[in-house]
Amino acid sequence: MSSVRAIADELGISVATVSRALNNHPGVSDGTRRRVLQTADKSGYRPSVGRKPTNVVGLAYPGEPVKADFGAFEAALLAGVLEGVSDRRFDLTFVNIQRDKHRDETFGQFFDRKGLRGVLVRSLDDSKVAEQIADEGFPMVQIADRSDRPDVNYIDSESRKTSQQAVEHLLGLGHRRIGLAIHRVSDSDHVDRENGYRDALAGAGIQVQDNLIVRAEASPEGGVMMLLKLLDQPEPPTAIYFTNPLSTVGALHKCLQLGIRVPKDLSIVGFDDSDIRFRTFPQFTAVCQDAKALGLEAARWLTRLLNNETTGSFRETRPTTLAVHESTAFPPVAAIRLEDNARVVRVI
Amino acid sequence: MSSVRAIADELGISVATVSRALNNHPGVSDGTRRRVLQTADKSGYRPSVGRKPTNVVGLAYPGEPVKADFGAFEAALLAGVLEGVSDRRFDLTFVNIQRDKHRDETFGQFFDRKGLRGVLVRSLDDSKVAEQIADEGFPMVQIADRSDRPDVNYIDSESRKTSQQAVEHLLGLGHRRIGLAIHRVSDSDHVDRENGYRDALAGAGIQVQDNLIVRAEASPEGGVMMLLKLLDQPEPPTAIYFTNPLSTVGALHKCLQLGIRVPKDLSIVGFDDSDIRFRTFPQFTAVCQDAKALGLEAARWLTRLLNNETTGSFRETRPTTLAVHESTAFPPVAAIRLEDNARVVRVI
DNA sequence: TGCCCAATTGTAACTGTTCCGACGCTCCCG
DNA sequence: CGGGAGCGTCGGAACAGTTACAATTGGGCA
Repeated sequence: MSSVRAIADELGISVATVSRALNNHPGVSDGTRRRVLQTADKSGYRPSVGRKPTNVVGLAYPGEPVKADFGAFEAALLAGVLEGVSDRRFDLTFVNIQRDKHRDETFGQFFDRKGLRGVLVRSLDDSKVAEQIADEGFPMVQIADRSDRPDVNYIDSESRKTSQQAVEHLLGLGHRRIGLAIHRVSDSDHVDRENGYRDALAGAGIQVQDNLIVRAEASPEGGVMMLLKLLDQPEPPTAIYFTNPLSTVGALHKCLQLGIRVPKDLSIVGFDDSDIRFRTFPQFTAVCQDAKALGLEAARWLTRLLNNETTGSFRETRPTTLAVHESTAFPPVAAIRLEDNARVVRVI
Repeated sequence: MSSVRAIADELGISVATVSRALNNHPGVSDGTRRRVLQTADKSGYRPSVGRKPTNVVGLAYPGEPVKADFGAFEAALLAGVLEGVSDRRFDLTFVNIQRDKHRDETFGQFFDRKGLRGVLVRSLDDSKVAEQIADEGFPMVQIADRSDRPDVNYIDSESRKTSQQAVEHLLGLGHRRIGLAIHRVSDSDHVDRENGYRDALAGAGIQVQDNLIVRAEASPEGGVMMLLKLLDQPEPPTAIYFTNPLSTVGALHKCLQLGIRVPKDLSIVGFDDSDIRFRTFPQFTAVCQDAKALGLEAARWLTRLLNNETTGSFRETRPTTLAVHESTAFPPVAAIRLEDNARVVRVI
């Protein structure tokens, strides 16, 4: 449709200037650049180098320039994405929006400049990047988070129901005082998990006690802190639901150190993205999310869309599953309590 | 220098056919395609779309179409690579050689077609892909493996000396029967670790016993199998060196299950790529490799090379370190032995 | 032999980029 | 006050590569 020559004609300038403006090259005045970018946006300009269509999709982490902390969840997600794009013979490029995107550029222009036909967005914060990309009509799928906006394609996990099941599993074993150890950041996933916990208690007619809900960062250290805080109470819980894999591992580790026997003294339900639950002692009962499937399905749908094999919008919520292992059992006759975060005592 | 038109003139064909041949498009006879690719190779043809230089480097896993098993090591490596390419404002693209490379294409032609200026090669098998790429003079760095060939740039870890230290650490504690549990595949890393083990024993005047060296795959299950095999012997070892993180975790887990107290009954030295040694009980003494640094330095050097900030070759061998934690202690008075892979008995 | 069809190739138009020169503006100094 | 020097900005033209469509070729078959 539109080309650099069309834009040049419309603005009465040369193609060279248009090209320079479009590629963030120096030697173009701010006003000219802005005019070019606006006209390009308005006329729906899409660069087609020669006319070659590239089969590349981008993976964007809007929040941070570089995703330094590549944990098990990100790794599994990426493995899925790589497999998913590979099906339709697409390649994957990491893009760094913060580093490379020009202020006056639209997201579409930015991705086009990078030669990307679509983009997978992994939002880690509250930035509205996914929404903005969707607003522009650029092919996109948001991974592992949902959105109210109808134009945002996304895939994520639904952990509310399974969290409810997990707590019901504890209730069924006879537990009545059940702690919740949850991530401090309230993304939709963690809100789900807290709601599931509340659903289960409400269903059993048990009042939620605020002092049995503790929050810390999602790390082994956070898990230790939450464990200690819960067990330091006059009436400690006999079971705890940790909503994050790393905090579960930290807590289990601390129990071994302190001589707290899991599940004899304390039942623990954790959360798992991959196969960490098999790597601990004891192997822990967990709400399991299939991170790889999230990446896989998102990448598959996006590449199908780009191949015109599908149309419309994509909004998938994958179920999680409850895997019962060795860390949950009947409540102890005497609950475990910690004095001064160290000495283990038993209370009736 | 060379262009599609030059190639077309030389072969007496049209530029359209040259372009089609160069891009793996259908509708070109095999003979013509081969002639075009050969002429392109001979004349040193490099595509320059428009004339735009792209700042993209590739990450290639030659062995498998898709790297499905994205463990902690790969994840840390990738985190380093992403950070490294970001310094010089490069992007990273995953490329799939097996899937996309045409038989008659050279590696350079293939990477050029993908718009890559350099490539990081993560060899997982014995394929000579890295050597072939280097032979063609395409900018490359091999990650986490070495090479005898002077034209292959590489970065890897040296674990022989630290493995020797680790075994000497056990010898210093008084251990005399020390087992080696090692990966079945003999890449240079694992050869290093076995040699370090042998060096230490030789230094202490202890004869290496073949039955104390066992091999299995690098997985938790492999670790369990190797543990059981070593402890099933009439004269079992009092300490074991596991040369892989996953097998270490599997073995430690099995010890907890069987009631073997580490380090009281059995000392274990493991291997760590990341921070797994802090996530087990007990935290284990380990030979530690900085996977992230491997990716980081490789990416940094390659992007500096592409920016003409450096020349020559790159061959870096990073040291590993011995981190002493809780899994090693004096040998027990009575060594642990397993009967029928299950019952724990003690032998004098 | 003549015809049809598919495979292969060529022509020409098109897209986007960059080299090099031109233009105009400011500033400094004779 | 006037004339370069220098700088920022832009245009013309040449060039790179791709593809739609036309043209050619050659084989199979009536």
